[in-house]
Amino acid sequence: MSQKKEITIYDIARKLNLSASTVSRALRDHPAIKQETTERIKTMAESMGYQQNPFASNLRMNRSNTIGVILPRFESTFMSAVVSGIEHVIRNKGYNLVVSQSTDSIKNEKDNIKALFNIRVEGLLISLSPETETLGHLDVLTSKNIPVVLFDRVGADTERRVTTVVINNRQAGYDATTHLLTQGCKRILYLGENQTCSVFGERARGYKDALTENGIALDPELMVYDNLNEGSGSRTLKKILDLEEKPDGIFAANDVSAVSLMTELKRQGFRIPEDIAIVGFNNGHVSRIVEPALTTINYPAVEMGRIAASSLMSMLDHKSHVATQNVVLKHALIVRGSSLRKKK
Amino acid sequence: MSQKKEITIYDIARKLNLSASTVSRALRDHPAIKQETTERIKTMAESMGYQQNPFASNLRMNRSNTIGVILPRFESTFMSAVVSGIEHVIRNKGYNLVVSQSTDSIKNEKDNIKALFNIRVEGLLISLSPETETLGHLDVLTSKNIPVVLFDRVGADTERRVTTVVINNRQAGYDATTHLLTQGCKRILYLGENQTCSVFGERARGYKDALTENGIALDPELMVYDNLNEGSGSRTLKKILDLEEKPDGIFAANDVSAVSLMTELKRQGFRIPEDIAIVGFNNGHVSRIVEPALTTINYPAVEMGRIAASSLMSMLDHKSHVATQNVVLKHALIVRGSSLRKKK
DNA sequence: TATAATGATGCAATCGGTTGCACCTGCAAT
DNA sequence: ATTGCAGGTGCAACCGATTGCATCATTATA
Repeated sequence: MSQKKEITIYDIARKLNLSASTVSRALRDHPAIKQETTERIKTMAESMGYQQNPFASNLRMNRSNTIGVILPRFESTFMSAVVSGIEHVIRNKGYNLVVSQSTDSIKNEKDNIKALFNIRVEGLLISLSPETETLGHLDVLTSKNIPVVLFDRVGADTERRVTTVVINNRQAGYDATTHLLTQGCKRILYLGENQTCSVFGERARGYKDALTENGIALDPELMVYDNLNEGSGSRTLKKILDLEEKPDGIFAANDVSAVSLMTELKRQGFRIPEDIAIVGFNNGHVSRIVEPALTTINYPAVEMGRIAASSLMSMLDHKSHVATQNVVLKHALIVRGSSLRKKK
Repeated sequence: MSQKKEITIYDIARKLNLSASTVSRALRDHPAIKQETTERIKTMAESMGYQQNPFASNLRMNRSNTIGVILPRFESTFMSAVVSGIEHVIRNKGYNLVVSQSTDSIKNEKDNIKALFNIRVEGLLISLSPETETLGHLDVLTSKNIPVVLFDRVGADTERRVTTVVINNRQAGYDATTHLLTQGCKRILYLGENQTCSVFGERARGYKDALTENGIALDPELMVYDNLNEGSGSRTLKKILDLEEKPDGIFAANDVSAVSLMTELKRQGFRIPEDIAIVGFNNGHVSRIVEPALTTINYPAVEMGRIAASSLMSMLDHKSHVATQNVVLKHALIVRGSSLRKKK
C-alpha cells in the first residue's frame, strides 16, 4: 500500500539542521565529524528508518558490492556444497552474491561473464564449463583489474597466471587406479569425460600414469567417455558387454556414474568387487548407500568454496590481483567394499 | 592495466554532435527519435563498446532488475534443481538473480530478507526455513508492493494471501501411507520433522489421516522426529530397536532419511520389504540406487522453480501483486521394490 | 501567405550519496 | 593584537542515465 518515499540523507539533514554532506560523513564514521554529531545523526537515521540507497552510492563510488559465481550446473551435490561455502564467506564480508550456471556450455559461460561484468561485479569465482579451453573470455574482467578465482574445474590454460583452488586430480586418479591394481585388477576401465583440459582429463592422466608405471599397456577400448550422469550406467554397460574381454576393474571419474554403472552391472549378474572392482570420485552421499559401498576419493566441497572465496576477499582487500596463488586441497582415497578384494 | 574510463552516452553524443538525451532515447528505441538517427547512434555505441551503467539507470528509474531467492539450504538436490528452473526463467527475462540460504534458521532468513530488500530486489522467491511460523517478516517487501512467491515450503500462515507453488503434501503423505497399508503393513512408522507448519507437517497429516481412515489408532511411539539428513538412519534405528513391537512399514518424509534408515535396517538384518516396507519422498537419485529401489513420491523440482519464477514474472508484468494464485503441482507415487510385497 | 500541427532534438532538472575545497569558529602561539 | 592552525561543517560539483518541457524545422491546412 504505502508507496511512501524513501528516507534520504537530505531528510535527515533537514530534521537536524545540518547538511547532507555531514550526514553522509557521519553515517560512514568520518573522523572529521564531531563524535556527538555523529551519534545524533545515527540515532535520527535509525528512528526515521533510513536505508542507504545502494544505487546512488554505487554510482558515485563506482562499486557494486557484488561478487559473481559461475558454476557448470547447480544440480550437483558437489557444486551446491561449494556455493554454500562461498556464500558463508561472502556474506560475512558484506558482499552480495550473484550465482549463475553455464549449464556446461561455453556460450552460456561467456554470456554469464558478460552479464556479471555488466552489473559490475567486483570479483568472480568460477568453475569452468567442460567446453572451455582457454581463459580469454575472462579478460573483460582481468583487464579491469577485477580479480578472478577459479575453483575445481580450472582448465589447463597454464599460460595465464590466475588464482586457483583445486585438488590434485592427476594424483587422485593415480591413487584410485593404483588401488585397483593392488587389489589385483589387470584390465581397468576408465569411465570419464571427453575433455582433456578438465578435471576429468587430469584424472584420466593419473589413470594412465598408474597403468604405465605398472607396465600395463593402455587399451583405448578401456577408455570410455560419457557425460557422467545418471544415465552413464546403462550406456557404459552396453559398451562393456560389447567388449571381447571384460574389464575386472573400473575407475569412474565421479560417484554418480560409478554408482549408476554398478547398479547396471549387478543387474547383469556381475559380482562387485569379485568380478569387477569399482572406484568412484567425490565421496557423495550415494557412495555410502550403494551396495557394496563405493570406494571413492574424498575432497572437501564446502571448504573449497570457503577457501576460494577467502582468496578472492583477500585479493580485494589488498588490491593484489597480481599475486596469483594456487591452493591445492588434500584429497583422500576412501576404501570401501566396492573394490576391496583382499583382507588386509 | 587499462583502467580506461567507461564509455557514457555523453561520449557517444559528443562524437555524433547530438545530445545525451537523444542518445539515451535512441538506445531505448524511443519513437520520437528518427529511425536513421537511432541506427547511427546504435552502431556508434556498438563500435565504441558502450555498456549501460546500471547504477545510474537504476538510480534514476528506481529499479534494480534483480530478483532474490532464499532457500533453506543450497546443499540439497531438490533445492538446487529448483534454482536451476528459476534461473532459466529469470535470465530469459533479463533479470539478475541473487540467491541466499537461510541454513534452516529464521534469523538468517530475516537477515537475508532485509539484505535483499536493501539491494531493492523487485521480487522474491522463497522457500521457508523450518523455524519460520508466520510470514510477518515478508511485510517489508509486501508493504512496498514487492511481489513474493513462496514455493515448496510455504508454511501454514493461511491468514495471509500470498502466491504459492507447492504440491499437496497431505495427499502425498496419504498416498504413501495408504500404499503401505495395501501392502499389508499394520504398524507404520512415520519418520519426519518436528515442525507442524512445514511440508513435513502436512505429510504427517496425510499419514495420520490414512491410518485413521483405516481404523488404525495413532501410536505416538511410531512418530519419530529427526532432521532428516544422512544421520537419520542410525539415530532412528536406535529408536526402532527400543520399541517393544517393531514396525512393519516406514514412511520417511524424504529420500535421504529413508535411504539412510534402510541401509541401517539391512545391516541389522531386517529384510526389506518383507520385514519392513519403506516409502520415501522426492524421487531423488539415491532412491533408484539403493537396494531394493525405494518407493517414493515424485514431484518436479525444476518445473516447480520454473513455475514459481513465471508467476513472479507475470506479477511484475501486470503489476497485479494482489491477485494471489496457488499452484499445486502434481505428485505421483512411484512404487519400487522397497515396499512391494504383493505381486499385482 | 499565415498558421497550426507534427516530427525531431536539446535543455536542464532529477535520482541520492560522496567528496574536494572553501569557510568559519575558537584557541594557542607570537 | 595579529597570525596560524586545527576541528567542524557546508557548498556545489560530481557519478550517468532518464524525462518533462521547450525549441526549432518541416509540412499540411486554412
